[in-house]
Amino acid sequence: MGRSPCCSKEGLNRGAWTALEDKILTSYIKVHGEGKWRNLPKRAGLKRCGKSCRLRWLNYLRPDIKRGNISHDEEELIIRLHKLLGNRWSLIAGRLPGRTDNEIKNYWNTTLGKKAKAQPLSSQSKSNKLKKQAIDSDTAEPSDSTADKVQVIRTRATRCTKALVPLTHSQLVLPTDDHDQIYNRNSTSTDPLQPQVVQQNYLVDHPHNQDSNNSNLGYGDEEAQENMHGAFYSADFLNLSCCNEFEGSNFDEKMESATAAAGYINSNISIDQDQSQLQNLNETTTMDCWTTACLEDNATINFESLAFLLDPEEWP
DNA sequence: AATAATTTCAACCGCGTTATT
DNA sequence: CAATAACGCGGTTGAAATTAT
Repeated sequence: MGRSPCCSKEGLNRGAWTALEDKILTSYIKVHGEGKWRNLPKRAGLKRCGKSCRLRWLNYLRPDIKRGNISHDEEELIIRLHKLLGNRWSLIAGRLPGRTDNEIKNYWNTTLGKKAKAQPLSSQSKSNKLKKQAIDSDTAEPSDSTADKVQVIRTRATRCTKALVPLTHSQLVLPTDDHDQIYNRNSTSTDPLQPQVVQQNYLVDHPHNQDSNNSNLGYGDEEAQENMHGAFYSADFLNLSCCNEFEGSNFDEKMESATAAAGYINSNISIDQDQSQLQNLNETTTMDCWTTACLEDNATINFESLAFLLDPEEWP
């Protein structure tokens, strides 16, 4: 009853790939495209299992791949992302064009992990250190005083095959004191609580471009509100970004930074999970839905804890 | 120069999740 | 609904390269 092996191991090559194998694989994929890995070796005439072919292509043969010479900026970014995400190498790699999860993982294990441990806060600006101190005091765990205690946000790695259109700005109601209403002024859906599921290439207006006077934040601090707006919108936004539809979109720098920062929160969550959460919701707010869907177990989201990532200076 | 120890990184492996039948 | 296929992820391994003795 167990899971069947991905391919028969008998008579297959293992270990390092030869130049000829690389050539065969590359030309096959150039003609037929990626995917169908299980059948690929047979069709291409390779004595490798599909998994091995996939790995070779993704980590080595893809034309857009950068290899070696990881820049200082990239290092900084990896360290920050690792603080935020932990060992979610594919998510981290997703923000470093041309880098693979395997390369980043290796680089971390051999180089950056040690560096990060040795100089945990060395590169942070004073203001961000202050922000971070405030954050740490808010989210402090009763642990040792090392810099490793920054809360890691873990999402579920799932395949994204369709996108849930985020509510537009005027449809959003951030948490209110009584948690009693969700309005949806511009909705085309008959039921304001029903998510609108569309195909991947469906474009929606980004809330950034819309009027911003309708939110009802329960937060006094203006900066926190602003950061939260950015983070929240961007978190929605990145749901689509994870489907590769928004890469390279033309937003201003700050918004991109916010997008990048907040996107990590849920860039890889299952849209269907969201959908079911939304369908089941009763008196919870939209925000509750997103955060519930985004986080596992007992983790709680604190958008302000991402504020330091919203500073454009902090992102290359 | 020889050998041991350490580092690097490509590749493998097992497992979780979604898609398909 | 269950079983299976397919995909993708993160942890681990081990050969090759490099450095230390």
